[in-house]
Formats: sequence, structure tokens, C-alpha cells
Amino acid sequence: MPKKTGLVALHISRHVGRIDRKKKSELTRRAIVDAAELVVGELGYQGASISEITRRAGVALGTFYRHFESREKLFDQLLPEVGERMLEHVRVAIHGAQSALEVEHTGLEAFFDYLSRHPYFLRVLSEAQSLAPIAYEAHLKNVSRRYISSLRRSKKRGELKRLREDELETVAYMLMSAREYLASRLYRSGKRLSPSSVIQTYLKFVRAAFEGGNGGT
Amino acid sequence: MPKKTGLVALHISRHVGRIDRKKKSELTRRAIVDAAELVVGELGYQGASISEITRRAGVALGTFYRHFESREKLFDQLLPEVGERMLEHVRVAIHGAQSALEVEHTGLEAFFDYLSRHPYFLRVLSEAQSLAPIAYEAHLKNVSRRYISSLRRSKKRGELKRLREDELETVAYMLMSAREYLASRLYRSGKRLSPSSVIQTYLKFVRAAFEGGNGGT
Amino acid sequence: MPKKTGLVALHISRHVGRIDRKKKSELTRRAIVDAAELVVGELGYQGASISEITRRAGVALGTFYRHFESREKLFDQLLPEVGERMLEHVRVAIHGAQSALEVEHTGLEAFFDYLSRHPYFLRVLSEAQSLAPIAYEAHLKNVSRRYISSLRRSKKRGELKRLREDELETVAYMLMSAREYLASRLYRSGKRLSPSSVIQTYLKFVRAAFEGGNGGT
Amino acid sequence: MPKKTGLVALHISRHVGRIDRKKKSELTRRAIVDAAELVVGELGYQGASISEITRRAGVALGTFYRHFESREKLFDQLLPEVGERMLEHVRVAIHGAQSALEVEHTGLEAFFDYLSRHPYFLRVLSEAQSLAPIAYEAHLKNVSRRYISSLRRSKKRGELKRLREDELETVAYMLMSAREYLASRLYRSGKRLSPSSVIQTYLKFVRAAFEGGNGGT
DNA sequence: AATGAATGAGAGTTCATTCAT
DNA sequence: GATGAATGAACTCTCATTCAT
Repeated sequence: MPKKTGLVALHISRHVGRIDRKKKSELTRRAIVDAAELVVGELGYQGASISEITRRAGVALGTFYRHFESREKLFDQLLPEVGERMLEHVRVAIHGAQSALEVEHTGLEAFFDYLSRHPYFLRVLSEAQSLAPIAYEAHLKNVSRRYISSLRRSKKRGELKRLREDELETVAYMLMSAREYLASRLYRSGKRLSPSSVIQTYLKFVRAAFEGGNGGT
Repeated sequence: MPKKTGLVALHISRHVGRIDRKKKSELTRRAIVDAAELVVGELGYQGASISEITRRAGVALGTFYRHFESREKLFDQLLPEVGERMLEHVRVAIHGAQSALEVEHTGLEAFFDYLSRHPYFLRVLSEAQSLAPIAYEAHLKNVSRRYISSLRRSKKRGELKRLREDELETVAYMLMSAREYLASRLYRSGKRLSPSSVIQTYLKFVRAAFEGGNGGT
Repeated sequence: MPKKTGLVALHISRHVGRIDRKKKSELTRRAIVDAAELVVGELGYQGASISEITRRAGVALGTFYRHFESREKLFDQLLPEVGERMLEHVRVAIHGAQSALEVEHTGLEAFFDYLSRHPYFLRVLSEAQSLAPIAYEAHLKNVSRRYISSLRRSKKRGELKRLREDELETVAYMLMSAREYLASRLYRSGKRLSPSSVIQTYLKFVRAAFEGGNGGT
Repeated sequence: MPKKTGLVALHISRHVGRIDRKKKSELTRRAIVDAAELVVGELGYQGASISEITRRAGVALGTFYRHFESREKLFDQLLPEVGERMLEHVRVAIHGAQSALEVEHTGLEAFFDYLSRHPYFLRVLSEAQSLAPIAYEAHLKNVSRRYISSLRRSKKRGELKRLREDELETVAYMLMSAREYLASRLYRSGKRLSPSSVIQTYLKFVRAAFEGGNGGT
């Protein structure tokens, strides 16, 4: 019995060993991604050297290259990955919203809320446009896909009478860029504006476009 | 006599020399700025090395430091300087517009027109947000000051009833960011959208916010 | 009973296991050596990383260090080991040759034949001179020992009248180097010469030195 | 006068300045090449890191890249450059030799003489075959061109009756490789042989092939 | 005996900046 | 003022080797 158990145990321990290794490796990868978000948030993509990232992640420099092909490849993955966490936060918040305008309202509040809790995210997002364009495109796709289909559903429910189906994409991009930009204004530099007043103005603007009858053209 | 003449001549030549020098120096400086716009437009701020910029400007590397304290300082001045040329183009176009909406319409068309004529400008503009933040702020100030006071004038003429005075700044930022962003979409990457359709949607959106009665809150 | 059987079985299996293990271990070692020849042949000693060698051998990276103390130690053993296979091929071919000249002729043909069948060998051989000097010396010793004693036997049979006993070593080295070098010329780069014409010239050269009366000094 | 002289002096000094700079730059380049020969001679191509080479040349690391595009490009130029100095030494020595055999004799002695005076050259030469193949080819071309035309001239003078015109290239390669190889034997590792005895055997070998009537085929 | 994630020294290369001319 | 050779800190990336499993 002990022998068999021993063997079984061995068998298991081997198996467990592999799982452990894989798990540990996954943890290391996550540590690097988290450190990268931190460092990019503080120093920007340019200042985010591999040595600084690994130093903060608490791993050796060479370890980086077991998890990412290159610095560039990390940056290609960083925003989509941490962006997904932000999206999840917003998704939860807007669940159950009754109208397109409510989605805008709750969504923008949730976005601002996420930013105040994750101060590093905004720089990861905004610098990506120039410095990690592949990541930015991927993230944008993630966001715009949901955004556009949300607008479409609203239109099918009878809202957004002014906007044609084929205009929803441009509208989505305008609103996403406005949100991102207002966020930059709020959470960086001067900060002369308050989140709530910005939200109010944004909503007023959006309401005008979303409500009312057919807007022509 | 010859001496005196010589001296006078020298004096004159010195004087002329100074004017020439100043002129020549100014020309050199301009050559560097122009080359910088070109190089940043092609290779981005990151790829714009001093040696590449001076090579294109046709001056020696060391000459750069006669005109700019450092690479960063050049980048601090680049966008405000070339941005002024873009603004002038737009300014001329919107001169004589009768309403806020017409300003928007003519202004956006002029902006797009400028971009298609100066393909390097867009990258200088959009990358500046991350890579030359001081320049970006300065440019933004230049643009927003004119934008906001234009909106104010419209409001004084009885337009923009929905918007309160203190909301004009936020509105201006939203619209500037939307313009810049739509430009990125149009003049880079996929280009699935046509300028005119984007302009139409943009205007419809803006019209909704600009026209109509008081929008509450 | 089941227990005892179990134990016996275990004992047997252990015994068998040991033989198997030894065999398997030897197979693994051979797999690594073969992979190393392949990789060095393709990428050179410099490009032959442990990870590439083990990848091609189908074993884990760490397994390498069960069989070789270090990368360098592998390279110390590689050429002598694969060189022995080449030598065997030549040995078989020259068996029964009637004169020193016939040995030269058949041997050179067999050498060229081996190279065309084992395209990886030549690089393992020629780069070893710089990059695996210990291996090169060992291989050279293997080759020259046989070569010199073959020349000696010929001399004892009355051939090679021009050459003194103490000159045979230098002659052997000259001929070996010429062979290796001609092989490089033939099987690499330009290949403007044909094997048979090179062999003819080589033999003419050797014949002159091997035949005829005492050459003086 | 002083003024004019001053101006002239200025003019001259400017001109001289440029020449000085160019000269100084050329000296720096030469210092790097010399250091590279030294380091490759001691540590081999593999051990010849840029940092070690520049350290010995007494210049900053970055200076290297003002004179060579890359480490590889330096290695492409190193052997042809230092090889030319060796060739010059040999050229002077064989000047006035009366026969092909005398050329061989004087040339080999001069080669060995050069090697004993420039102990670093041999490794630069022999490792180049594997580690700087472009340089090796270039050097070989330099050497073989002279060698082959020297053999041709001898043949035209009635020597080398055994060898056909089209065999001279193969013969040249055989002899060059034999010389290089014998040099390796003499100036590296064991050194059991003396230069003079090696030269004697080499010459005996060559004499057999060079002299005598038509050797058939 | 086999595994493969982790390590970290060290490589080649870039480039903003300096300064003697 | 203009020049451009020289500088060296800082970067990304490689890979032989170790060792816990």
C-alpha cells in the first residue's frame, strides 16, 4: 500500500509539479504585465525600459524574454490586456441601463471611477495611440465593437432617431475620443475642471444628438 | 585713408554682416524647423534624431545647438510653430462665416484640406500629445483660445442657447479632440471612411447641440 | 503472492530498467551529438546554441547537462566523434591500395565522396580549427597518426625515396591541409573547379614528390 | 599687413584645421585597426569585443561606430588591411628572385619572418577563414592573384613544365593553404618542428613538382 | 535521469551632447 | 557662428548555466 501510494503520490506530485510550474510561470508573466502598467503609467512607454520593468516585477532581466518576444511585443499586448480589466468594470456598471443616454451617463462615470482607482491606466491608454499603435488598434476594436452594437440596439429600440445606421461608427469614434480626451484633461495637467461638470456637459451634448426627431441630411 | 576707409568699410561690412548673419541665422533656424517637421512626420518624434534633422536641413550637426538648447527644446517649439501655419490656413477659410455651424463646417473642411496638403503635420500634432507635451499644451492653448472666444461670440449673437457660458471650454475640447481623432482615422491606417461623410456626421452631431432651445441642467 | 510477484516484477523491471536506461541514455547522448553535427553544419559553432541543439535532438534543455559538462566540452568531443565516421569511410576505401599514390588517389576520392554525402561534416571540421581547437587537435592526431604510419609503410616498401623519415610528418600535414583546403574550395562558395580536375592536379603534385630518386638535401 | 596676414592666417588655419581633423580622424581609425589586430591575435575574433578593442585603442566605445558601421564590417576590413602589410614585406623579399623555386624559398622565409615579428597576424589570418569569411576571400584574392601571375611568368620563362596553365590556380591554393597550415603548426601549439626544417621539406616537395619534364595527364 | 523556468553577465549598437578647431 | 569627431551612458537582447521539481 505505501508503495502504491508512494507511486501514486509520485505520479501526482509529478503532475502537480508541472501544474505548479505552469502556474508559477503564469504568475511571473502577470507580475511583468502589472509592473509594465505601473512603469508606463509613471514614466511613459519611452521610459519603460525592460530593466526597470523587471526590477519592479522582482524578476531577472532575462526572465522577461521567456514571456515576451521583445519589448515591442509586450507593448502590443499591454493595453489590450489591462484595457480588458477597465472594460469589465464599465460593463458591470452599465448593466441594466435603460436608454442610450443612461448607458452614456453610467459608462462615463464608471470610466472616470476606474481611472481614479487605476491612475496608471490613462497613460497606458493615451500614449498607446502613438507609441503602441498595434495595441491601440486592438483596444479600440474591443471598445468600439461593444460601443457600436450598443448604439445599434438602442436604435432598434427606437432611440437615436437622428442618426443613420451608417453614422453610428463615426459617432462612436467621436464619443470615444471625446471621453479619452476629457479624461486626459481631468486626470492630468491643470485639472481645473471637475469630473461631474464635465460629465454634465458631455451628456448635454450627447443628449442633443441622441434625442429628438430625424436630423436631416 | 585706406585705413579709415578700411575701417569704415569694415564697419559697414560688419553692419551688413550682422544683418546678413541674422538673416542667415534665421534661415538656418527655419531650415532646421522645416526639416524637423519633415522627419517627425515621416519617422515620428522618436525617430527624429538630431543627426537626421540636420542632415536634411543641410547643416552640420553642431549647428543645431547654436539654435536650440536641446532636442527637447526643439520639440517644445516645433508644434506651436508649424501649428500656427495650419491655424492661419483655417483662419482665412472661416473668415466671414455667418454662424457657429458654418464656422464648424468651413473650419473642419479647411483643417482636412490642410492635412491633405501637409501630410507631415498630422503626426507632428498627434504624437505631440505623448511625446512633446509642452508643445501640445501650447498648441492647444493657441487653438482653444480662438475656439472658445469664437463660441462666445456666437453665443453673444444669440446662438448656442443650449450651452452655458462655463460649458464652452469643455465643448471646445470635446470638438477639438473629435476633429483630431477623426483626422487620424481618415488620414492614417484603414481609411474606410470618406472625408465628406465624416464631415456630415460631425456636423449633424454639432448642429444638434448648437441649435434648439435651452437644453436644461 | 501478488506482493512478491510484484516485488520480483519490480526487481526485474528495475534490472531491465537499468539496461534500458543505459541504452536510452546512450541513445539520448547520440541524439544530441547528431543534432549538434547538424546544427553546427548549418549554423556554425557560434550559432549552435544549446537550446537549438536540444530542440533538434528532441530533448529538454536541461537534459544536455546530464550528458555533457558544458557546451565547450561537447564541442571538444564532436569532431573526434563524427570524424571517426569519416575516417572509417576512407579506411574502407583505401583498403588494398597497392602504392602510396594509390592510397592518395582512392583516399581523396573517398574523402570527397563522404563530404558530398555528409554535407554537414565539412563545416564541423573546418570551423573546429578556430572554434574547437581541442577537438581539432584530437581529430588531427587521429588522422595524422594513420597517415604518417601509412607513409612509413610505403617508405619501407621502397617508395618515397626522395623523402627522409623525419620529413614524413611535415609532408603529412601539408597534404592534409591541402586536402581540407581544396575541399573547402570545392564544396563551398564559388565551386568553379570540378572535383576530378582538382584530384588530378593534386595527384600530379604528389606523384612528383613521391616518385623518383633521392631528392637531395 | 597684420590684418591681411591675420586673415590669411585665419584662412590657412581653417584649412589646416580641416586637414588636421581629417588626419586625426585617420589616426583614430588606424588606432582601432591596430588594436583590433592585437585583440584578435590574443583573444580571437570571438573574444574581440568592441569594448575591448576601443579600450586598447584608447578611444571611447562610441568612437568605434564613427569609423566602422558594425563589428562585422570591421572584421571584413581587418585582414585585407593588415594582410597588405604582410604582403608588402614578402614582396620586398622576393624581389629579384631568379626562379619559381627561389620565389618559394625567399617568400616562405619572409612569411615566417613576418609572423615571428607580428605574432598577432597569424590568428587574424587563420580564424578569418571561419569567422570573417568575406575578409578571408578578399585577402585570398589579393594573395592568389599575385601568386598565380608569378607562377604564370615562371611558366612563360620555361619553368614548371609539369604543370598545365589551368592547373596553376589549384596549385596556388594548395601551396597557400600548406604555407598557412605549416605556419599554424610552427607558431602555435606544440612547436615541435623548426622553421628551417619545415622550409626544407616544403621546398623539396615543391621542387619535385616544379622541376623535371612534363608530368603527364 | 529528465525537465524547463529563471538567471544575469555581457554583448552590439544608438545618439544627445560637448568642444576643440 | 559653424563644424563634426569624440564621448559614454543607456538601451535591447542573447544564451550558457543552474536548480527546484
